[in-house]
Amino acid sequence: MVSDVFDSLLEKSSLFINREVLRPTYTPEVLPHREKEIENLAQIFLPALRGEAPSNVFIYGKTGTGKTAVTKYVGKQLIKKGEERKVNVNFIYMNCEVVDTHYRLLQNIANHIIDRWEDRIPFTGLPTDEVYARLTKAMDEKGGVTIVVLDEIDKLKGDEALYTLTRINSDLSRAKVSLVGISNDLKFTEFLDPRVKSSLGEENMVFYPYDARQLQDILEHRAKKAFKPDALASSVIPLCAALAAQEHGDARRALDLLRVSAELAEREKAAKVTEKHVRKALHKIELDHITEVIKTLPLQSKILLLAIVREEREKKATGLKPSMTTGEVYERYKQLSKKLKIESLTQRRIADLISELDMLGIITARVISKGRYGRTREIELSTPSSEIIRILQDDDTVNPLILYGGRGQTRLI
DNA sequence: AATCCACAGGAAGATTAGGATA
DNA sequence: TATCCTAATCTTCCTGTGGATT
Repeated sequence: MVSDVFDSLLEKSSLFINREVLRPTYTPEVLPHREKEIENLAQIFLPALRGEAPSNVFIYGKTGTGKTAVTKYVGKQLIKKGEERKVNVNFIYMNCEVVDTHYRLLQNIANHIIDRWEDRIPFTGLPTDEVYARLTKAMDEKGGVTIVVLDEIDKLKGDEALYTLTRINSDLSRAKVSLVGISNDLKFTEFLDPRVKSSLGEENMVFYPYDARQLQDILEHRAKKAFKPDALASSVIPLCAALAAQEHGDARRALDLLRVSAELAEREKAAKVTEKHVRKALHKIELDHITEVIKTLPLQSKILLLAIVREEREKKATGLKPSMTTGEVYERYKQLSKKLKIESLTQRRIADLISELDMLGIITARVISKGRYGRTREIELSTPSSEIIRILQDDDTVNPLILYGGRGQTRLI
């Protein structure tokens, strides 16, 4: 019986009551240690309920300090109140890491406003000012106050987009737009067009990182909803809080850590989540992140990565330091792409891809000077090569570079 | 002190892909 | 269909440079 498999799994008493509470997408109804910020922001949004445009706001703070949660929370309440009082209030949340160009920003806002599917704006093809024209038209048809939240606003390319948005009110007759900029880069506004800067910074808010004590409160709060009583060993929450506090007081990290710890414990059929599970979870989260990144790498970067792996293995075999230069990697890369019969990129381009891999944390590449023998980057893997191979084995295009020798022989690189 | 390697990394333009419009 | 957009990717050409060697 197939269903038996699930029956036994379902029967087994779970540690969780509701694990959704621990996910980053969940907006809690109580945000401990952020009461002041909530009130502050609500105060700023208040005019929207009278049909007036609130001031633009700029919010700073590191990741996981509750910027997004607070904004979304207040936004939710605002919409609720707006419905109660029959005031036309719109609240649009957008993450600029995903929507990072002038065009796409306008396109996305417009598509939030536009209801009819056939009027939606395509992701490419139109001139940007045409998108802008359609957006203003749609907004005026709808009317009311629209609050646009631009999360991770520093990821936006070029400040033209922001300039357009800060000016949009002068092109609208019936509708009004207010902006909320969220950034974790404190220096972000320094490089901004002064006009945008003054317009966007009508109000400023700063979110400071949580300390270990506050993180503990947050975790305890959520744990009450997420877990059955006594599911956690008493040291688990303090440990999660302490580990996350080390990493700049990031609440999201703390919650992830707690959730994954519990999931591991559950899989082990442990009666309680213990410190051991937390340690394991810490490792797993890191690995999962890297796995995901490597899997979704573009083809050329995968080949490049394998070139680095291969070079490293060779160096190790000869008893040398496992670090290499751009030139060496490039030669290896050309060799591999030739084997795959794939056009190889120029060294300039590869240099950029190396920087990307560095930023993703898969390798470390720092500029060094070898004096007479030139200036280059010293490249090293920061992920075990065995992991990289394991991940890329599943990639049909590049796995001929890993498995060769044929006849099911699995010789690795 | 001067030289010069092996690149770093900026600028600008070309190419490709996807889509709109007449 | 031809012609026009834009974004993303990649190439070409370029100037700049830290420090071991001369």
